[in-house]
Amino acid sequence: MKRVKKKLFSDFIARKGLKSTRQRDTILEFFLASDRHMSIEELYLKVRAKHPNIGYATVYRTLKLFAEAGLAREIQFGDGQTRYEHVNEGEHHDHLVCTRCGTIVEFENPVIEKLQDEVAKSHGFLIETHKMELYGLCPKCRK
Amino acid sequence: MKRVKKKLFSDFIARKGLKSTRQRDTILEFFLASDRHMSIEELYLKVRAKHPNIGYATVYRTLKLFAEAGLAREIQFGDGQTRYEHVNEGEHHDHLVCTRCGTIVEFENPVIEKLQDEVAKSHGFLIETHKMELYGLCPKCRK
DNA sequence: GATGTTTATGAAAATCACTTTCATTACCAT
DNA sequence: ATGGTAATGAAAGTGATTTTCATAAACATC
Ligand SMILES: [Mn+2]
Ligand SMILES: [Mn+2]
Ligand SMILES: [Zn+2]
Ligand SMILES: [Zn+2]
Repeated sequence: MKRVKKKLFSDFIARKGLKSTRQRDTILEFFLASDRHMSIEELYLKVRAKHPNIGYATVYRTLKLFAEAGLAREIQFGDGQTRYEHVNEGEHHDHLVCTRCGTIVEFENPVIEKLQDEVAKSHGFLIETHKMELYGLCPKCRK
Repeated sequence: MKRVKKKLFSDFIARKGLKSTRQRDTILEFFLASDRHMSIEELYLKVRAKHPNIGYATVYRTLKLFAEAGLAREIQFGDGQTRYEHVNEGEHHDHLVCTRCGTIVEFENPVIEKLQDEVAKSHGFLIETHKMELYGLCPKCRK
């Protein structure tokens, strides 16, 4: 899986005429090894712990590249920080977010997706993307 | 309807031991008269046109109060501005957002809502709120 | 109606999370 | 090895809030 992502990125780099750099490789390594839904700051801190010379701006720019290359996606849970999650070929999911501890659970529901398309169609919209997040207490925090 | 909202707010003011002020009344008036989904800046500009002495900070703080009082809700469509929409007793809706012209259409879909509850339950979550937005081109922008 | 206490207001400063700038490095095709 | 680009990091800039603080306005109580 990591191999696939790395290939995806190096192909992207080549296709765009960009350069392969130590920093980009390092950041990709950390991104792939990380939990999902990392904020720029969080990833930057993890990277910096091992590579104090890599700057915030580079992490920021590299995450944008990952998104452009199709291996990451920007998400916004309303806490004021942009997060990046992993994208897997042909996969789509939405989120359950715990309002107490921040736990994020992913889910897929084809029936809902289909209904969303119908809603859009009934209003004459041509849907490009959508966002669905359910906020509440996770099993642990309910107790 | 406006009467109900004003009552709701004055009750809130009283209950919280806050003060009734000219500014709050004015801002509420403009909020109730406005289209839905206004950003702070937009409402501030409308208010300022007639009341040049009311400051941005007051509009900002007053909108927060409206939300706390239950007559407005903060929404975030990813354009970098916080917006406030009207809340009507016992009503819930989600949004279709045109990515080209910004048009916002509201819709309700009980079937989706029910499925969302089921998803949450199957993951042991106790849902408090949710967010569902469908982004794409509105009928006009499709042409 | 005047007064005292408390909350609200407005202008300006401070935050926050990016986003861009720019001098300096690092890539990489000769 | 070298020259031409692209990338990097530190710092400055942005834009949308969010907070601070001196002053003003409410609203109970004289
Ligand atoms: Mn989905
Ligand atoms: Mn709405
Ligand atoms: Zn939790
Ligand atoms: Zn449109």
